[in-house]
Amino acid sequence: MSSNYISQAVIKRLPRYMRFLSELRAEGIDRISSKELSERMQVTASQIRQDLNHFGGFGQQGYGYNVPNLIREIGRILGLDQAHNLIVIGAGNLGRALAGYSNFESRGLYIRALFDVAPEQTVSEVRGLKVYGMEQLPDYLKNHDIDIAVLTIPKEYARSVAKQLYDAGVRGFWNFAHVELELPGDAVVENVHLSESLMQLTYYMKHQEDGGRAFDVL
Amino acid sequence: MSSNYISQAVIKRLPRYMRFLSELRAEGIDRISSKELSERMQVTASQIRQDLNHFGGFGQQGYGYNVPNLIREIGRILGLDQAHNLIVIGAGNLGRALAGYSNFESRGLYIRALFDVAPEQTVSEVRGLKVYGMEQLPDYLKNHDIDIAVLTIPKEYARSVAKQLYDAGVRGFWNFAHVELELPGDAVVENVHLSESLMQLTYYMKHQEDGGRAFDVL
DNA sequence: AAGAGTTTGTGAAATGATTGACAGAGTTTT
DNA sequence: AAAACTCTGTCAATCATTTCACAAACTCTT
Repeated sequence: MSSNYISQAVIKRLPRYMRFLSELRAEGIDRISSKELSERMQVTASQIRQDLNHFGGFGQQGYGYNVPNLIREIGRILGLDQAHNLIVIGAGNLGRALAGYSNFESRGLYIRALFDVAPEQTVSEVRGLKVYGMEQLPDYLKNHDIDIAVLTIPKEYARSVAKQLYDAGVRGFWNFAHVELELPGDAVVENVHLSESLMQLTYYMKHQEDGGRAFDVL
Repeated sequence: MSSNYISQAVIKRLPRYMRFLSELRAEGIDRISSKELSERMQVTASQIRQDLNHFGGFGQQGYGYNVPNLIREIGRILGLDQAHNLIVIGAGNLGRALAGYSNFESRGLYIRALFDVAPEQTVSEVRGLKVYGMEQLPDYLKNHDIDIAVLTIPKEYARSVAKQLYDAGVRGFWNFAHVELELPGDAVVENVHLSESLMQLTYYMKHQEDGGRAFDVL
């Protein structure tokens, strides 16, 4: 892999660091050592240092890490320093739940609108956001610069809608449909298969004794 | 690790096998080789064989795997052969979305009721399921045998509610609150931190060129 | 300003996961 | 029923990730 390749294992952990660091900041703590953080996060201190070091040294010997600075740096790595415009396709309960997430905006993630095949059957506004009909999508995409589409639609429609969005310039897909999207290589797709996560839970419930414990899936 | 320990990497893949195999069955295909399946799933054939072999040989040389049989076996491994009773805590959009998932029942996962601090503010029934007030939870748990609680409540309440559920005998927790639950060792917790998954997406959008492509997070 | 105490950054070692390769078991064809 | 073919199960090799260990850099105390 190229010299600046960062493994997925590391990337998965960055948002979690972000969450714990934000909590620390909220508590007014602005300095932390890898050891203290490791105790809070239930990981090894070594892993934290190794992870952060992939991006350059953000810490200082004898001192530790500066919390606000580290939040800023990880945010930059995750691409949260630039704003993202999102639309939600599918204004069912899940789509509305995601549209209602209040903490996205503080990360530069702006949900701009929702679309649904039957907008009149849903509430016409969600937290001040308009719910448009699907037929208005092409026009909307022409007039707005949308980065990311959140797909909360049945799997039957997911592929064709994704294709349509891709052709209109959308490159990021947060996909909640139970199907693999098939898009050109410059599209970035993050699949969230909720029912698969529930099955992991049932596995560990059945095999509780043989080592199961809590973990993160996302 | 003990001789029958199965790594999390393998467990994570089982539900995905389940999904593809169910699709095959729906297509009327009842026999498949690891090679064919690997092409559909975009993984190596070797990995499929290795994975399945952890649980004993379900295939046959010169033939491949029998689809319905494999579905049954993986279902058994995942604990889907026994029924699970779930309740949803938090009847907001997310809770209602999960309660509305129609394909859970075919896997033996039965959502039995929802609970909310302000049940009168939500619809009183979701897909025929009652929405109770939180004060009715202790009584409900006494009279029903609930395995799994789905937590779709604000992080401030998640820990104390989880504790309450644990004390009433619930051992499985599907946690959508942005907080780590702290429960005794025999509880099984599966965390779903949606916003962390979205941040992975923004990372790969920013670093698209250096190797990014689609993947599953759950 | 020196000494005692921290804590990072980092190479090396250990552990874990994936892929490759092929013998042997079974299937299909003729 | 033999020969040609297919495909699994599995061992070994490769590749990836995590942990260990410690010198060097900095902080804090006196």
